[in-house]
Amino acid sequence: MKYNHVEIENKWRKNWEDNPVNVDDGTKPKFYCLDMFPYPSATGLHVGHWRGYVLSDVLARYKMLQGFYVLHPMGWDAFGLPAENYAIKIGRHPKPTTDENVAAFKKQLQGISAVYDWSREVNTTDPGFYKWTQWIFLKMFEHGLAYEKEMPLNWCPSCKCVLANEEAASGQCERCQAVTTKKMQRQWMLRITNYADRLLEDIAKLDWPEKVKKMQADWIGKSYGAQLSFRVDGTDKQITVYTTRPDTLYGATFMTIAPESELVAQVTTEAQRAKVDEYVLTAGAKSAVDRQADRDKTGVFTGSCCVNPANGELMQIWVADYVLVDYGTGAIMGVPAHDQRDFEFASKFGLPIVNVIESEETKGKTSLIESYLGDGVFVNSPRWNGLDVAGAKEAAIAFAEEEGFGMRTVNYRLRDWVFSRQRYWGEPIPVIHCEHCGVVGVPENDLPVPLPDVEAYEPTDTGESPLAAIDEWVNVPCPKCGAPAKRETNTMPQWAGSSWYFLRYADPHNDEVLASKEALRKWLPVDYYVGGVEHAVLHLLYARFYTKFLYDIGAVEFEEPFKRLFNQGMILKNGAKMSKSEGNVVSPDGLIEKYGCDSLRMYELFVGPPEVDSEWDDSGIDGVYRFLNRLWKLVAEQWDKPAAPTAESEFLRNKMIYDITSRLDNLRLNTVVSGFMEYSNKLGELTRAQGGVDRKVFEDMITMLSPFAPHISEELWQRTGHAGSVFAGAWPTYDEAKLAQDSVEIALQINGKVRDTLDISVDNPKEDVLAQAREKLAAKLEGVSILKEVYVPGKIVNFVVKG
RNA sequence: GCCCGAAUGGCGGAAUUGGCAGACGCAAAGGACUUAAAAUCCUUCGGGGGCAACUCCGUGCCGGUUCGAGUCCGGCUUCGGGCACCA
Repeated sequence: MKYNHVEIENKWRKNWEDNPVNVDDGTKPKFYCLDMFPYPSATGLHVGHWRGYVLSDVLARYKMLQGFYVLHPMGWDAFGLPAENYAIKIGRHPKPTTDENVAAFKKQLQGISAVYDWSREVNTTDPGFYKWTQWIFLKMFEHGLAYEKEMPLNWCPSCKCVLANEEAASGQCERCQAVTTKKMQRQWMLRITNYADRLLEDIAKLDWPEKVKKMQADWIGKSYGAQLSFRVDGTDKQITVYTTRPDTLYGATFMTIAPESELVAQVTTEAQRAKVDEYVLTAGAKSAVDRQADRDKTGVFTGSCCVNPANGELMQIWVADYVLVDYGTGAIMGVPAHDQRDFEFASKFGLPIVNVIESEETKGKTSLIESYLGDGVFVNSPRWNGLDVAGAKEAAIAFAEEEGFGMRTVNYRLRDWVFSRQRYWGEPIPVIHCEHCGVVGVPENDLPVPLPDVEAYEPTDTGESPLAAIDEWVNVPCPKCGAPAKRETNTMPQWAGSSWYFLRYADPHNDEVLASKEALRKWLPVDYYVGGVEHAVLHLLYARFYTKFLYDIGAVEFEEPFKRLFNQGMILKNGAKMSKSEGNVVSPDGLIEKYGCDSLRMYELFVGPPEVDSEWDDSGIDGVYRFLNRLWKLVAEQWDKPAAPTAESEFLRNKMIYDITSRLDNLRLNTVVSGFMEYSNKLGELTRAQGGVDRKVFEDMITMLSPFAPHISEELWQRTGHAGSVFAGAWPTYDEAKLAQDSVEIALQINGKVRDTLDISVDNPKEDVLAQAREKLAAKLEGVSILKEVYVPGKIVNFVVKG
């Protein structure tokens, strides 16, 4: 009767295959428990991947025992740059390498013994799937949300590819770390900014980690301010700026425009042209990294001035690269006294600095050494002198609106989404370019536009997609007029498939719609979404955007896809994230062989709080393996010595159920595992003390253990004479009345320091307890006077003494 | 620079609303069993002092509130994460 994990786990894997335990009988409520689907890399799964998958499976099985039918699917995010780069590296086509990686991942993933419904498996590279990825794009195109734009883009010279702002966030390619440059190119864009307000407002509805909600809000970056227009002196041209500080208008002493702005050419005088052109050229050549790292202000005077509408003063117009062309209007008013960047710029180029806010801090100072950003009383501002910042803001906006040179406005940091890639391994963008009709969407009936099978899939130096070279694919008749036309050769980014895949699981084989209304109504939205925090912004924001768009066109009936989100922490090895290049990858395969899936599942949770990064230590798994062995032995030895329930066994059982359940509900899964160890130790003690124990205690423990260690639980369930699966049962419940013990041990303190303990009956009156405590501490209380006696029922007695 | 989060033994961590700090494990040491090893079982395991009963110190640092602080408040330090010339 030894615990043989290999035999037991094989037996139950087979058994579950033949007799599924997660069955929809049509009466159960649904629970949609989703993992972020993986990109199937060639490296394979490591124990870090397992963490989230184990967590979601424990949750799924717990919900099953609570009477839910659980949708717990899995699929593959298989398009995209990493898959293509890997294929190029080993000199093979991405299609077969991706298929192989998927097969290997799937085999490995099955080692977890999760209750995945493989009949719903999806793969973003499957034409039956990307047909709908293309369909969504087509709908966005029809609704004006997808558009083409010639624009300077982040170009990675190493990947030979345009990157989204998000992929080149710090001026470096997210994938290869190469420094990116700017390149003008025609791109497809998605108007995610149209949804900025809704994406921001609905964050409040989400049961997500506060951190993630804040990151999304910051990314959208809504700010409140005003647009103000300044007339260019001697012309009737206007320069409009966006500012959050219209109140400082009297302190605006110069204007600055971004080098890339169209305004530059319009305001530059003949005399300054050569200088300005040179500056614009230099600034344009600077990479994002340089522009960030090199914070020394640079700029050049355009030769023109404009007029401050508040006081009629002339303001020089400068070009400077600290102004961003794609935020606000690409032009700012320079208020050196109350903006640190403007202060640095004005100081360097000798522009006037006019203080308009006086505070205790700045009062009496004749010259500033830095800008003042705080509140205070306005000065030098005839129309709103004496007001504070909030009041001055209102006054300034009212003034601007009255005089017609400005208005209240809001602004966002969120930019439209660069949606095209000049690469092979992605969904072809389903539009056709016709000389006569312009850009024409591929008719729905012709979807999917298949990704052609080609020999040469490497990216090109020209920045054109490899698809452009395939004449027989590119040249098609225009769907509208029939004239010769050309297909769009750009593909979609990897985000495209992952922005909606969770919908497809509801109805994965539907050929008519992306998922039927009935299926969506039944399953969506996702009740629990589990994945890494690295997707806190991009994937989750894109998926929310897609969902809102699909809601608007009536394809889905909910506006938020993921009700609840959980970010598991990373598993670290030697303090670093596991990666092939670091050489610190720990594979689950050998551990399953040696200790079994059950042990590994439990250790993944035991290693630390699930939301926190944890260092992996192979030797720790011995602890849970030993625990399972001890439990196995305990059941084997004690099951046949049943006893009637006693007060002790009932307390143990109810307390166990209460503890485990509340810890599980709060996702404190590391303490659930330690709880199992603790209670099985206690159960062992009680059994030996009583010479046997109520079988119900064992039964409840095995049932609660089953989501964590499903194989051994099934085996024990069967061996203790139960027909059918442990998962056919119900999660045990506790009796509140039995959680209270008759007697408790309380601590006795003197001046807050523990001096002794005392066993008391819980209903002992206060005076009685204090008397017992005084007696027990008699020796230590001798010769001192008791100033105060504190008794917290069931917890402590504290004597405050003097002397 | 701004915004979050964290800090507890040799290690991972526990302490659910302020109430016996170190649960549960790992590692280590000693012992039992064994020809031996592995496995298993038992014991010890924050630091100082003491033969001992016991006692003092101890949750990053300084201070405060409280009968009582890992937990609350104020001020720091260090580490991790996010954003970063966003006007």
